[in-house]
Amino acid sequence: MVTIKDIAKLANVSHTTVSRALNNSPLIKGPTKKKILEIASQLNYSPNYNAKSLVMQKSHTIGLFLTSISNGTSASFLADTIKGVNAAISQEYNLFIRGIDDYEDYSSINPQRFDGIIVMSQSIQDHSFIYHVLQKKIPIIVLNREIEEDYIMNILSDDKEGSRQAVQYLIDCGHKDIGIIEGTPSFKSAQMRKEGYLTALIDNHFPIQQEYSVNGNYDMESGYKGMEKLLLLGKPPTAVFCSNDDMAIGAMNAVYAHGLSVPDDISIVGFDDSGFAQYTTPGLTTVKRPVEQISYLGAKNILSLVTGKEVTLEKVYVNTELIIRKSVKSIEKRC
Amino acid sequence: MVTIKDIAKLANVSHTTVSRALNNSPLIKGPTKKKILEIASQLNYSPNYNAKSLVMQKSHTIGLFLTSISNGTSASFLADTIKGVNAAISQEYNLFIRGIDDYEDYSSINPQRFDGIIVMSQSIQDHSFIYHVLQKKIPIIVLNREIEEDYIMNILSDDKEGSRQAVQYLIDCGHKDIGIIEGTPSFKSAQMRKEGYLTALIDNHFPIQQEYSVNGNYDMESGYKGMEKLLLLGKPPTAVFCSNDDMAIGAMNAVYAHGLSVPDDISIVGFDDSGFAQYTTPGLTTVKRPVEQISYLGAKNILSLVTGKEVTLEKVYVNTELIIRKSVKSIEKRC
DNA sequence: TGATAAAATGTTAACGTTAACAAAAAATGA
DNA sequence: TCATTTTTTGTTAACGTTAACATTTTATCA
Repeated sequence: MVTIKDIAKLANVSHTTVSRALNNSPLIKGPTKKKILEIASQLNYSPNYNAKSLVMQKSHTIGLFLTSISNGTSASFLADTIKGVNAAISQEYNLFIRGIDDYEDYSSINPQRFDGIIVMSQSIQDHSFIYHVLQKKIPIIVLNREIEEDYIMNILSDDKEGSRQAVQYLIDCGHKDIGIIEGTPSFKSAQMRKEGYLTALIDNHFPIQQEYSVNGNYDMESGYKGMEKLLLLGKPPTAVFCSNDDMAIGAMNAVYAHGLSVPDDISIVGFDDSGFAQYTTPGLTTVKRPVEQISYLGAKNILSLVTGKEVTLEKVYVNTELIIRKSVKSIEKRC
Repeated sequence: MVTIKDIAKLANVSHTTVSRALNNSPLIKGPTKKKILEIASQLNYSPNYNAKSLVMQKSHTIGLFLTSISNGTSASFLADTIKGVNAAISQEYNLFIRGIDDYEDYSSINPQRFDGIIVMSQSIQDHSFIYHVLQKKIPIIVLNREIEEDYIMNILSDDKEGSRQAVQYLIDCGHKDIGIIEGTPSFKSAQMRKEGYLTALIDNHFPIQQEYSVNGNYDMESGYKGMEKLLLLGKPPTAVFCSNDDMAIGAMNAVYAHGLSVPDDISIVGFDDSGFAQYTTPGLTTVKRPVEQISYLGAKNILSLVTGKEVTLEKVYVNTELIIRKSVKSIEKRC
């Protein structure tokens, strides 16, 4: 491999001068710089980032950590996250992706290895990880899940408001008996969406019926089972808010399996607007959550943090959007 | 940060001895080693991989490159790939993920930065990248797409055989007019699946009708449009083989939009068995492609290659599996 | 023109680790 | 017991880069 010393020899300068030219330092003469750059490109020089990192005490690596890669994270969520981050991270940074649950201890998470860390957090259990990162003084940004600490940058969608809007929409459509299939209990998002659901009911002075809330864990099967439970009720709800699209699809299938129809017998709304929501039959009305945008913003911001640019924002809520398709029946004309 | 020299001082030995203890070299006395290890863990020592990499000329990084992260790669494919690789890569390696199309030039892809590279290849255009890696003498393994060079390790699913089986199944069900919606033309997988389709027809001495082949690019919308084109034909096919599940879902929706039914009017099979294939209505009959398994195998093998273990295999075909659900109607009783 | 300031380049050390070689300590054997 | 071998430890250099400081060259101005 060609090093700056090789270039130095050919250019008849010291290796420091080469270093300066390559990093376009201001204290170098134009012609010298030009000559060095030319030789470098001729030799196809590429810097050794290990050496650079060693001396500069920087890793040139951004870590993207998800709660889990393999458990409970939907494909579209993972893909959107990576797409968003990938688009924002410039080529001179390594992008390192792992699940927090891949680690038994966090000893290898330190400033030497990571210039900055993005946590796409889906569970309150991530807290010990976040705390560790904080303690090691690695710049961090937490996405997707609200955290109390106001000195940590935090970007998330307003899930509570999003689900409130969705349930309000059901109410506007004339529904009075509205069920919910909840997400993985330990995930903050599941709690927020439940709160939005409750808020809408309370706002409209609707009674809260315990048996209309059933558990789920964000996967399709739990949606199927949740809906079955609701259908077996003496008086099933006429509309069900599912805490994500995957469960909504499972729920739709449960409805069909019971010989009923969506939306004629049961109306359904989902949450996420994952890629296939528009291709279900009928098209799924859902709350669009801007995962990719959140990830993109997060990556941009961690880069600013890492490069020492002043970043002011501390908590950013990205708006959700209600996407109306065909899975909700209008009982009254209002919606 | 604590270094081996700090440990050395406390243990009253030289830093080399510490290095040896930490890397459990055989030429160190038991008690000495034990003492050093104790101090190290007490101080919460964690090695500086930049220094290590610099002196050992190793990067401790495995690169996972996909044809593209943002264009034409489905969410489930991306997610499965990452899951498989992530599960196999041990904690002491960095996992670096990027799209080949994120690079304008490959100068930063060199042995200093990558101990080994996994290419999850979806397009023949990846060849220049593969060639570059080869030229730099970085251990490489190519997944998912067949390559001619027999000295490159290559793991892939037998798409041609998989699609042949799928189409044969349609034929067994009594279908005679069978259409295909093709995948992105430049992707080898699209070609192989087309070949499987043709092989099945030829095996059964069916005529090949040009107008039954329509283009697509693996996304849902192209599946929708492709099906529309087929439906507008004077005599539409009774069954359509879609080159992936996403397009199959688009196609199903096109059928519904025309007031027809799946599978009563048109039978559909997909390819991939992506997560939601079982939750479409009706459930999608499809060819299961073991993306996660391929990725896992690939990662295991690149690790063996990198650590110098002898690896014999050169080309591995992983079997696909026909998953029969409800999207195909049996015209005859044979299936 | 020559002293002085400014700009450009060079020298040397440092980052934290491993490796080659050197030295010391321990074990062996006559 | 002491020479010899073997085992264990230490010393020094190296990896490729940047940074602090030193030196040389160039520009400025009286």
